[in-house]
Amino acid sequence: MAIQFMNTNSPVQSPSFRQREKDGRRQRILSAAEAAFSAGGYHKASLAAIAREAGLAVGTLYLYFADKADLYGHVILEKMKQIAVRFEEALTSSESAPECLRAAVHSQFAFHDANPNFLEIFLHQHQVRTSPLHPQHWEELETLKRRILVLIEECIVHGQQRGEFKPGDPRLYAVAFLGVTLQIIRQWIREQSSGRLSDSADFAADVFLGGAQFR
Amino acid sequence: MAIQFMNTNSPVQSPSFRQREKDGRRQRILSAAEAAFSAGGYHKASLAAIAREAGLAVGTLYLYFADKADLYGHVILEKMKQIAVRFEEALTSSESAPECLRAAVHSQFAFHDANPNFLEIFLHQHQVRTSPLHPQHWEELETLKRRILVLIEECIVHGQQRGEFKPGDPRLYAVAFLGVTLQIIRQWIREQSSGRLSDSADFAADVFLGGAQFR
Amino acid sequence: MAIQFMNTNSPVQSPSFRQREKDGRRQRILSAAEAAFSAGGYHKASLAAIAREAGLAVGTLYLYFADKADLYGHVILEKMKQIAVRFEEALTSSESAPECLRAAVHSQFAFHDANPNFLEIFLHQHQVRTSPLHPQHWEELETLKRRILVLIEECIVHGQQRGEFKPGDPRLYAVAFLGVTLQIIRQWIREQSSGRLSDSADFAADVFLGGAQFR
Amino acid sequence: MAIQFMNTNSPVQSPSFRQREKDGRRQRILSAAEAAFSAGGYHKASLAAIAREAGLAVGTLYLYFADKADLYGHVILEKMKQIAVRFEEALTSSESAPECLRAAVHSQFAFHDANPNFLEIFLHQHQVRTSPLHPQHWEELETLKRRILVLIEECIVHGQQRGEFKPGDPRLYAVAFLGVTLQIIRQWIREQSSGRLSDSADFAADVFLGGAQFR
DNA sequence: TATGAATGAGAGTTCATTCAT
DNA sequence: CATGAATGAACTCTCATTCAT
Repeated sequence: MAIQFMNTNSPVQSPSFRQREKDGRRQRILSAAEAAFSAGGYHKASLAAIAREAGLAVGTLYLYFADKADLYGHVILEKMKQIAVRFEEALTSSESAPECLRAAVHSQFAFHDANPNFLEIFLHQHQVRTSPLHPQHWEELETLKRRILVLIEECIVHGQQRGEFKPGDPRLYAVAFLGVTLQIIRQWIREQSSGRLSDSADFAADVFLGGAQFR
Repeated sequence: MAIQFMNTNSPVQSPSFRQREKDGRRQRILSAAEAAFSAGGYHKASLAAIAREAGLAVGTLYLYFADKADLYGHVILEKMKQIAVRFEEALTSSESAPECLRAAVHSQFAFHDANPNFLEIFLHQHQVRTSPLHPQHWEELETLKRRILVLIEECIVHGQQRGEFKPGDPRLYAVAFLGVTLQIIRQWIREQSSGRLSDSADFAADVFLGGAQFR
Repeated sequence: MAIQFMNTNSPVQSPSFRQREKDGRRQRILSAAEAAFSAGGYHKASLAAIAREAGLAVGTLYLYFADKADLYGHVILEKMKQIAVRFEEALTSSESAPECLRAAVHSQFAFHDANPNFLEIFLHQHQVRTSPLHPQHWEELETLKRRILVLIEECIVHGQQRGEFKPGDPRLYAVAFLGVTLQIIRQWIREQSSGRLSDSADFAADVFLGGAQFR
Repeated sequence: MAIQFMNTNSPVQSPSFRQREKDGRRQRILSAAEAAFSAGGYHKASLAAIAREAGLAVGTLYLYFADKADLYGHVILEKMKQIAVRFEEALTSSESAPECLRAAVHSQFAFHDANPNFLEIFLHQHQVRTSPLHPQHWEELETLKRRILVLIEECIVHGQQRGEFKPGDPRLYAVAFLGVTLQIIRQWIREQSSGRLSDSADFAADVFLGGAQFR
């Protein structure tokens, strides 16, 4: 009875314990991979180093991810999904479209401050042709990026309807918005700013919202 | 006499012929490398493939470039110098600062239309930490990019002095300008536009110059 | 029960089995390397050939040795340590110094008979300036050779104190002793003697002990 | 007339001049090769470096020597012939056999002092199986070395007949003589002696002639 | 005769992936 | 489920040799 009890009980506890352990390992791998990919790019990062960093054996990585590209894809997608969620939240956070965009920049920059390892990967993945991603991951990533673009676009349309923005192709404005924020991130890295990226958020928002030319 | 004249002349021609042949080979290597680096990124491009593409033996590459990174550096720098020159020309082409910026976008986009293979490399090199470039090449590239940024900045200051641009940190505006144009390039690639990038130049200029928000 | 016993026992055996297997592989590599280095010298020996000879893949070599020079260093050092031990044993095997030297020659020659592949490498490593060895291996090898020289020296001093040897710089006598034995080895190889090197041991000892000139 | 004079004269001068120029080039190549082979061994020495050192083009080397191994062979053989000649001179320089041997050591050591670049090559070539030499060069070298050995042997026989040396296999004594001198050279290099090798000549001769053991 | 650019085979080394334990 | 030793293809780079000039 006791044995049976333990036996039957352990499968009850076991899955959740096992599951938690498994999730923990998975997260450890993803974190280690993020750090490695960030530090030296996709090709310089070796699975041996990632496994070592994660405290696991190389072979174990293959129990959680199909191959190196798959792991890379998951590193990118999991963070990009979070970014997309934050965009969605920020861009619906206010009735005022300019405020939404400002909130979006703040949210994005705060995310990068909290995930510095992901920053380099984030910038890299804006390349187009030469991605190591598997096609399906690439599709998914593109979908995410399209979704973000559409969200910004909708915000801009909303602003135009409210008379907050000038008329003009909202898609172009959305692209410009992303370009400005990305480039300010790059410039921030280049200048080795010791401060937080968040501190530049209002500048980015102001520059986009203000434009350069007098009207 | 005539024969002697030709004989004495032929050594005069010979060096220039040799030189032209040598330059031709060098260019063939650079072109092949550009295509290879563009198609698959630095790491996927193999020297064997580049040599094959250039119609030369692998060892020959090493007569012209010290190693793979050196070749990569030259591919980038030779084009980036051209881009910098074009920027300089465009940004001093008119008294009107907005017109200068517009001209700069046109010039840059026209360059990319003429050098489609370089486009992907151009986008890649905006990454920051993980470059295969040799330190001295990296320095030189950074100097070039700083120079371009300063040129744009000066143009914006000029425009502010002429009352064409609003006041504000010209560095930020310059960064924003680069960000907008870069992102429009990326979007153009992503949409596989069959047209020319130049066709988007005015959009890019308009978006930057116009800003989004009503004033 | 028996089966269970074996099952529980097998994990106990397994590590030692693994260890033996690993040691076996390491030895196979060292043997194959010894043969290859011996046959064609350091540079002509290719890791591909060594791996093939050892029945392993090339990459496997790098699990046991850092690089080619490291492998070469271990091949030399492992045998040289054995030779040094034999010297030490022989040179303290008797009260009579001449008998000790004679025993040392016998021991060394017997070692070479048992390790014919190492003979060429042994002769090669007496070169001085141009060694492919890593600095630390080179240091270790020099230390070993110095130790052997000192052992011989001490034996000669001992013999001089016992009145068995003439007075004179013991270091010089030790160098001469090594020179005579080495050269007899070379001559033996050159003459392709089908017999054993050991058969020449007494000649070598006699020549050194006897000297040439009448007194 | 003047032109004819020069024309007819130049063929007269030319062959000897050409010949001298040619000999000079050949010597320059041999010297450069000797330095290069000495500094890094056969494999580390590159023909490009040798040509550069000699102030000639790589292709030119092939006008004077068939290939790298051939050049190496000539470097060795030309010096070894000189050494053999010196041995012959020294070993017939006196009626006293011990004096002849002493003179031989002095002559050989003086040669090495005058040709320091050759020293490392000289030591290397005592290897047996793994020589890059072409078979015919190897044969020639072996013949030279045999001849030297025979010369020493004859000197020893002569000394035995004169009662200067003990009886015993003269071949063995000759081998021992070479071994002692070689090993003293090695030891001298190892100790980085700043003095001249010649200064050790009498030690070498004494050790060989004196032997170690009392009689 | 002298040149040196071009060649390309071959080297050492790395590392994503597999699979027996 | 986890391990990590073994794999071997693929890479960059070197250099002896050739040959058109």
